[in-house]
Amino acid sequence: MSVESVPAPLSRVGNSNDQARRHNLSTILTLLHHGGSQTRAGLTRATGLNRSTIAALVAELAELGLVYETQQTDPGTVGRPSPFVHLTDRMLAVAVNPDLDAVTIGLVGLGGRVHSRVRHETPAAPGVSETIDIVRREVDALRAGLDDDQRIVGVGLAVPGLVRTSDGVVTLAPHLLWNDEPLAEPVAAQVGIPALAANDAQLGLLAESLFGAGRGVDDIVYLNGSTSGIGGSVLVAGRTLQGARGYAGELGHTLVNSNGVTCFCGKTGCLETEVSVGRLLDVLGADPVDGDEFDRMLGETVDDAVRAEIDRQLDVLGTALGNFVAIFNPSSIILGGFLGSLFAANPTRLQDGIRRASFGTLGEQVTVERAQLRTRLLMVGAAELAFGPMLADPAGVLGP
Amino acid sequence: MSVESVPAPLSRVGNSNDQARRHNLSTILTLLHHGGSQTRAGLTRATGLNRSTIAALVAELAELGLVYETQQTDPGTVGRPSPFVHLTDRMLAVAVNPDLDAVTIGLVGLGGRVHSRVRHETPAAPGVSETIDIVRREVDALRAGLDDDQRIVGVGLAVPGLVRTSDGVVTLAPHLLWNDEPLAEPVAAQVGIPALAANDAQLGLLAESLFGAGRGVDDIVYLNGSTSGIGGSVLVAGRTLQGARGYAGELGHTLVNSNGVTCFCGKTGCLETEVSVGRLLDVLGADPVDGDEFDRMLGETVDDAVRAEIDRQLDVLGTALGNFVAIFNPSSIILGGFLGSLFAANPTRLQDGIRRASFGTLGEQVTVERAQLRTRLLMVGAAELAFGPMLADPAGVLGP
DNA sequence: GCTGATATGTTTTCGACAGCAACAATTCAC
DNA sequence: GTGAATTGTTGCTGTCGAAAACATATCAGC
Repeated sequence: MSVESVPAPLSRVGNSNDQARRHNLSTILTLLHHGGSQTRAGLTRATGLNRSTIAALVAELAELGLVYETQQTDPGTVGRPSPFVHLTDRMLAVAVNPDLDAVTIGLVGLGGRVHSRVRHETPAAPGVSETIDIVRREVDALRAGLDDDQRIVGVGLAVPGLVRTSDGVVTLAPHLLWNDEPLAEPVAAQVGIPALAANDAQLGLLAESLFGAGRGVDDIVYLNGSTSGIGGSVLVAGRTLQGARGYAGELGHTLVNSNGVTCFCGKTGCLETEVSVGRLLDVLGADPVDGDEFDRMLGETVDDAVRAEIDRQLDVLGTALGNFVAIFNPSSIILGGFLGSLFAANPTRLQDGIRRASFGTLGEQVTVERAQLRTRLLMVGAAELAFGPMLADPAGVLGP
Repeated sequence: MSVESVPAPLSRVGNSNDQARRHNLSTILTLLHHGGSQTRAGLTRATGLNRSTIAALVAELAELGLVYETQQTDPGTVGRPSPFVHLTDRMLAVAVNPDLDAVTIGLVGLGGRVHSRVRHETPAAPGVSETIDIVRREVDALRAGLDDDQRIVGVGLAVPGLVRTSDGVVTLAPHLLWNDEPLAEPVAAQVGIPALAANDAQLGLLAESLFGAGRGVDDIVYLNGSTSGIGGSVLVAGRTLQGARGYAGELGHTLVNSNGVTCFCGKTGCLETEVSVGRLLDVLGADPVDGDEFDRMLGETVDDAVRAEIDRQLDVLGTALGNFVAIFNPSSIILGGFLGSLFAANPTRLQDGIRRASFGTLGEQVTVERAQLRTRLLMVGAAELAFGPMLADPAGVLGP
């Protein structure tokens, strides 16, 4: 678990009495969402609340249509068997990810279950209004396919760029050519459901930390490599690093080489210019391919020039990660996209590089892992965003 | 205020009923400690709690000896005058800062008031047992001078090095030559009062964020320059960045120049090798001096070589801070120690450097400031550590 | 100076909720 | 089949904050 922290400078505002109820409802729903089905007795132990309290809370969640109970089939222990509490499939979130050449839209349930996923290809990078249109049409189609008791509670948008989460405005998405475009608000207006937007790397980390390689870890540095660059995000004491305006985590634009080339951002020697798919494809002499194929190409290569480039990129990546280790002291580093492939091609080289580039022995205390969720990643992350308000206050959002 | 955040992955454990009371007591005490005396009506507005609730909570704090009320002397507004609530001087903390050539010990009250401060010079860097001895003797002396109703509630230790805050063990303090030395526990045993230890830069940031240049700001990058190097700490969403084991914030050991010299930490081109007092003193041709004198020397110099070195260091510092801006998106950067002098010598040069080295327009949204607390800095910071448990649960610590 | 408006302290009542205790139900081990 | 262990169920209790009604103190306008 995490270290006892230095006291926070500002305390939260006073707690009213019934906020305790909301908090406890939220805690139980979140526990089920992130940890899967459990017995009521298990919830009692996990929360420290009284049996009777748990019973009342679970009953309220059941009334809200969020959970149902089943009899334990194979008890195996002494004592009265405790009923299992499961999440229903009635509350759903729509996940949206506009990208260079397509808008991907998914229907996701609690517990990270991706029910469906559709990829709308676009001839060029989709514009904002085009994206909104696609979402509206797709949500209409999804609604038509729902059971009577099912309900879409929110839309989450994972955007490759700087997003002001507070009002869902995309400040800058260079690859989509979006600039100060309101997104969440018009989507909400069009589909009649609350919508929230956030940076794709932040949501990717969130998904991995809940359902992937980062389960149960509170301090994570996450880097995701795509054809359009390197996005990053950091989990600090269990919370996503946001910064003053929600723009924190531009780890791809930190210095790794004073003698490097100029980045499109105007600086020199940025991580994402030194470590890139493009450079790897160049030495491979290949065209862009999908992730699994790229994995295979890197892993099976015997070409010395390719191996040299892989090692060079791993060394640079190690330098950058060493800096991040000195800054964040994470327990875990998670690498997604082509950075995962790069790592898999020669894990010890990267680990050694990180150790060399870290301050003192910090580099030895960190584990490096590859991201696990792959295609589900952004669907689960965006859904988490959409589910956020309901998880934080189930009765408030679903009740009256 | 801060941006609405992406939902946290792990929820806290269930809330019991009387935790609300503790939380509210803590909130009010913390509000007074960090914000100064206020009227009861002001507390009502600040917390959103009911008048009657505030009355009861303030009465309890008064009974614990933490606060007292006075009649408003000059009301100036309509309505029944609300009594002022002040902190008493009865609860005190001992602040300790072992450094290269001295152990500084202070007696600090709530609200950041430094009652006394003693500097015990040592012939060489003090050892752990020497430090503990000095603290024991000094606490005995301080106790003898207290009024009957006064009480020392804790000892806070600000250590220049890596500290595991959870158990107060100093993992590594290179300049003191300490290595895996238990500190907080033996101090507590010797003086019979709870003791806590933390990194000096973390506590410096804490102090500045509460009582200095960072008041009311939730996202701060703090760098402090001393003769022994550059220490850093970061305030993330109002909380000190700790990392998995409490070692986060080694900002002095991040890469700023691939062609730089080798640092004692083994890496090349670290910020603290490129930006240092030593290099400034070299071009100044001067011996080490105190802060105010150094300020004057840098500000008044007309020597081109000195100005060139100042500008070089400011440019390097700008590069580093640009990276930190991309990573943390802070609203404020605070510079202490000789970095404050350096900044004051040519503020626009550093601001321009940061803007150039930041991603997009992020560099324009950040303010750069000099630290304010000077000699009080670590006394207030260490006291905050000592007061932490009492601020978090006044009745629990002082009551039974 | 009076009067009304305004703001706030004080006291009492009330409602919500978590804890607790006693009892019932269900399983396992022998 | 009996006892131990575990957990659900039910009704009661204590605590705490909110709300309402009343009391108090100041200011503004006349």
